[in-house]
Parts: sequence; structure tokens; C-alpha cells
Amino acid sequence: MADQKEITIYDIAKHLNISAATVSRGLQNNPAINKNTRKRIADTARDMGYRSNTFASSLRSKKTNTLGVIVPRLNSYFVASVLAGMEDVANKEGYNLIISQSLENAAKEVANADTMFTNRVDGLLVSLAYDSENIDHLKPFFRKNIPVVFFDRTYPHSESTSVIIDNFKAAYDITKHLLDEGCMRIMHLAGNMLRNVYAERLRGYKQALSDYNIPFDKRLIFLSKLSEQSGTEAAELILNMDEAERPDAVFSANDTAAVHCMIRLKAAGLCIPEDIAFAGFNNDPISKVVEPNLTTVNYSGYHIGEAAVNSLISHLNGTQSTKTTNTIVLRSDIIIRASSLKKKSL
Amino acid sequence: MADQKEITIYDIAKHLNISAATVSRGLQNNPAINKNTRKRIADTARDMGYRSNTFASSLRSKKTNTLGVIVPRLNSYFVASVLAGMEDVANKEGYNLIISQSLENAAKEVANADTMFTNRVDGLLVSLAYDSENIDHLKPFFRKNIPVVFFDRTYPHSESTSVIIDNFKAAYDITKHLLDEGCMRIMHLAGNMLRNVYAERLRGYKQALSDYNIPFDKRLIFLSKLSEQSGTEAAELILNMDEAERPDAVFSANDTAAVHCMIRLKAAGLCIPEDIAFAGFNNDPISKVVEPNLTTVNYSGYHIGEAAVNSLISHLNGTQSTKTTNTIVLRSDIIIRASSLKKKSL
DNA sequence: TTAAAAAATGTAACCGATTGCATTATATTT
DNA sequence: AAATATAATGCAATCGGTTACATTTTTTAA
Repeated sequence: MADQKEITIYDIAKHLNISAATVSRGLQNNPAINKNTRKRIADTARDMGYRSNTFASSLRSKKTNTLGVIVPRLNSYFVASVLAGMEDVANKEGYNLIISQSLENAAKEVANADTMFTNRVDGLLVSLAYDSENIDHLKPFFRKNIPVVFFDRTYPHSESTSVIIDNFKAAYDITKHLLDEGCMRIMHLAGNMLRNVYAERLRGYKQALSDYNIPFDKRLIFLSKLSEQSGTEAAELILNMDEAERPDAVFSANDTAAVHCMIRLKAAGLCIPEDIAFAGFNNDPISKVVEPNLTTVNYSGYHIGEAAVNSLISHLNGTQSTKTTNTIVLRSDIIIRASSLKKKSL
Repeated sequence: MADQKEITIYDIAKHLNISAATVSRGLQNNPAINKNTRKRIADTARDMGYRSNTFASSLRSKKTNTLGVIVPRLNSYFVASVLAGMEDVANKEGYNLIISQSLENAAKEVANADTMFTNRVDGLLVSLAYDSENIDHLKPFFRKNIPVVFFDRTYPHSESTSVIIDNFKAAYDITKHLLDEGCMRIMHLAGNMLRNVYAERLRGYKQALSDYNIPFDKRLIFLSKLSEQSGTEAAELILNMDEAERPDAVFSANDTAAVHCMIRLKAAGLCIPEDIAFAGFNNDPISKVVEPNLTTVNYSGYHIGEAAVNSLISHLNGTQSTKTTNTIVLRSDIIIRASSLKKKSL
């Protein structure tokens, strides 16, 4: 079975007895080409089964119509919906996505960024790995004026736009909710303070305590990777505390840790929310499966993805300067479920 | 901030006072080039910050070093781990991945395949959407002899390799387990029969029944998309049955439907596994969160991803003919948890 | 009717790496 | 030392679009 020979603009040109330049322009819908000619070109292109060679095109025009996306991991509902949102907008605008995951590993993120750069993406969308300490690996992009948009896990950078939610406010609200339910000793499962999302959530937590005149107790902060195992470890810690200093609530910076902490505590015989109330963050599917259902913060990954790509593309089109918009804040809301309803469950 | 000019092999050539051809060959580690010269080329390339222009390279060599991946959705642990496995192998072998999701939608899958084709991937990895009826959209690949490897959701095709697990056996084993626990009326939540995975799971279920001399009752088959909602609907159906015909067990073709079916039944006051035992498929994280924990089939997405890419790359290298290996079957095992332990729970 | 303006198309260089086919430099043999 | 084999490098065409600039065709103005 022999390989088919590819159809090029030269074939179309020959077929229509016009020049390849006209075909090229025609296919780009260049108004300099007679409308009628454009139609004939489009028609024969279709009939002959022509497909533009993106490499030839990218080589010459130095535009790849490709956006790079680096995410911490693919296996979360949040990330998957972000990508769905990104893909929708990107496809609509004629861009392709190259997606890679850093697996929360700074070194892998560096390698991924390098691949994206070598592949000459027109723009980059990044949500930082858990332990990335800086964005030196993005310098080549900045140097070449390739726009970078951060989403969710951002990094302060004067020339890049960030798409986020108000993590401070969400954490504040959810902590306030726990306080309103009568909780006095709220433990916070926090993530790496290098990541804005976790730093902001901690800040919101602290602010709420402060507004309720509850002294901040750093023994109630459990810093971890917020993995399943971290959740279990947090539970062990709680179980090892004396009755007096044991928290009466846990606010976790993600649902995974919250749920696995709950599971361990339940196994030890604690009642939720009576003995200890819970709140998480993300509205992950497991938050609706665990018993009792987990109070959490919901926000739309899909919209974040849309907003990020829209912003990136307007940079590329020159529609929007990087300087103009530095931060896009999207809506989030807290979903109150049984895990935190201490009062009503009495 | 002016854009930096790119370093090309011509710059390196000029710098070393040799021809670009030699530089090109040197960078490819072509043994025709003096080892010493090769080293000097590599060194200056590094020093000058050279990066190969993949477009020029692909254009000329007609190799893109890119593999396309089409998955039904990104937001599942299974798919995420498949991709992790694929990425590992691909990167190691110098290939890049372009990933896209069909969102279980045949039309989107067609569009994705088209994008992959236009981007001239060297090979394609596909797990079919829920409702794809045929693989006509892959014809362009076959015609151009671009190797296609199916994984998990496969399609019979003489020239393509498939990477799967033994769905029949896994389903058989898990049904047998339920039967051994004393279940007599096992409902099966099935997926679209167009998809091998669901057809095989049903077949395994039937075979186990048959081996235990239990007549197949098609009223106990609930065919759906296996979504959360499908699970809930299955539960409603069960609740509406008379006591007599109500199943004493449910084997779901995925964990999502199983879990949400359980949740609804529990809300209605049924006890699991006493009133009705449960088994799922996939070992999704929720299977360890739901109460009681869900018996399920575990298999490594990571290894499937590895195997699929390895196979694809050996096709590309000509190491392995497509004809030789048609199917790669990987290990799976059933994980028995409380949801199905009817006997021991008595 | 002719000059000038506008529209449509063509010419050819270019993007940067690859590679078949020389050609030159070095090593080996007689 | 001459002849031959081998190793190393260079030349130049090529991949398939893109685009600045030139040229031709058509339209409008004078």
C-alpha cells in the first residue's frame, strides 16, 4: 500500500492555472484576491483533499497557532474542566493546544517549559507545580516576548496576566461559616506557601479568626502536599492530641486531604460534624461521596480555562496589552453541606 | 525589548567555519562526521543557545516526532495515569504528545482526528468515545500508513495494535465473586455495546451466571452512559421493583455509576452489602471513599500507556510490524472490599 | 480617449534543516 | 611513490507555504 502523495498549493495552482501565491492568499481569504477566485480555490482545495502543511507555514510565518499548557496534573476534575474550557476557545480561534503535566515536580516543569519553547508555541498557559520556587524556566519566553498567562497557581510577574479566583475571600467565607457554626479551634490543612492559592487560603483563614477575635495558633496549621496520605496524617495528628487542644473543625485547602482526614477520624470513632466539622476546597466529586458530604468551595475550571485562553489570544492579536490586564478574577462560591453543619445537627 | 534573533545551524557553521550540512549531521550524531568535529558542534550549539527549528526539520524530513493521543475525557484517574505512562515513554524516545479529548462525543472525536492528521503526527493513540460507531475518521491515517494504536476502548482492525486488559475475565471473576458470596440476582450496569470494554464485561458477567446455572434475565441489565446520573437512575429503578424481583447485587461496568447507585439506595434505607451487594470497575479514588468501600477491578493505566507508546514507536522504527502484534493484554485484578462481602458481614 | 487609481495576480526570495551526490583529506596497500 | 580505499566534509536542491515587490488587468476619473 503506497503512501499517497500530498496535495500542495502548487497542485491547486496548476489545476486552476494560477500562481501558488494566489492560492496561498486565497486560502487565507486575503481580500486582495478576487472573491470568485477565492471560491474556486477553496472548492478545488476541498475536492483535491488539500491539507495545509503546518510546518511549511510555521517555518515561514513564524506563527505556530499552537498554545502550550502546563498543568500540575491531569487527573483532577478541576484541571480537566480547565482544559475543556481552553480547548473550546482555542479551537474556535484556530489554535491547537499542547498539554503537558509537571506532576507537581519543579524539574519536570522546567523540562516541559523547554519542550514548549522548542516547539515554539505562540503562547503559554501555566499553572505552577507544587514546589516550583521561581519562574526562571519561563525567562526564554519573556525574552522572546511570548505571552504567558498563569491560571490558578500563579506567580507575580509584571508582564503576565493571571486568571484566578479570590482565594482569600473564599477561605475567609468558609472559615467564617465554621465560626458561625460555633467552631472555636479550627485546624487548617495548608499547602506550600510558595503557591498563591495556599498562601491566600491561609490568609483568609487567619483574617476570619482575627475578625472573630480568636487568636491564631500555629499548632493548628498542618502544612503538607494535601495528598490522600497527608489527609490521613493530619488525622493521626489530631487523634494524638489531648482532648483539650483537639480542634473542633478542619478547613482543608483541598478536598482530597479533607476527605481522607475525615475517613481516618471516622474510623477512629469521631463523629462529623458533631465532634469535628469539616470544610474543603474545590468541589471535587469525592466531596459529594464522602459521608457526611463535604462543605467546600466551588469554582468553574471551565471558565478559568476560557478566560485564560481568551486573554492569551488577545495578547497575541495585540488587542489587549499585557500591561493593561494583569489579573482576571472569576467567581467562586461556598457550598455548604452536612460536614460543617454543627448547629443544625444538634 | 527586541526579539532575539534565533540561532540556526548556519550561525554555528559560520562560527566554526564549516558547512551547515556538517553541522546538521553533527547535531544528529551522524558517524560520518569526525567525533571531534561533532563535539565542537555540540559545544558551540550549547554555547550559542541553539535550538533546532522543528518546523524546518519536520518539513524536510517528513517526521514530526509527535504522537497524537485522543482520549474520551481527561478527568479520570485512569486516563490521567495512561497519559503519564505515555508521556514517560514518549519523552524518553524523543517524541512529543498532542493530547485531545473527545468528551465522549463521536463528532468531536472526528474533529480531533482531523486536527491530528493535519498536524501530521507520526502515530496515533486512540481510546474511542462512548458513541463512536466506526473508525472512518481514521481512514486517512491508514491510507498514509500512519500507525494507530488503540488502548482500552478499542476497535477491531487488522492493521492496528490494541492494548487492553482481559475485560471478559475480570468481569467473570468479579461476578463469580458475587455469586460465591451468595448473590442470586445480580444486576449489571452496562455501557454502550459498541465499546469492547462494555461488551466484554457483559459477556464475562453472562458467562459467570451461566457457569453457575443462573438464567440470564435481561431485565437485570441497565444500559446507560455510566454517569453519576445513570447510577442514580439505576437506583430508582431498583427501588421501584417489587421485593421479589429486586436484585441482591449490582455489578457496574464502572465505579462512578456503582457509587452513585449506592448513594441513592443508601438514602432510601437499603443496607450494603446486606440488602444489596456492589461491585464496580476501575478502582477509581471514589471507590475508597464511598461507604462501604467498593469492590472493584484494578488495572494500571500507567502500564497501558507505556505499552501503547512502546508498541507505536516500534512500529515507527520498523522494529515491530503491525501484523505481528495485534493485541497486548495487560494484567488486572479484582480488589475485594466491604461492598460485596455479604457472607462475612452476616 | 487617455491618464491615473484600484484591484488582481504573478515572481521569486525566503524560512531552516535535511540529504543525495560530489569532492577533498587522510589512511592503507602494493 | 603511486594507486586505491576510506573517512570527512561540502554543494546545492528540496520540503511547502508566505510575502515584499513587481506586473498586469480592470475600473474610475478627467
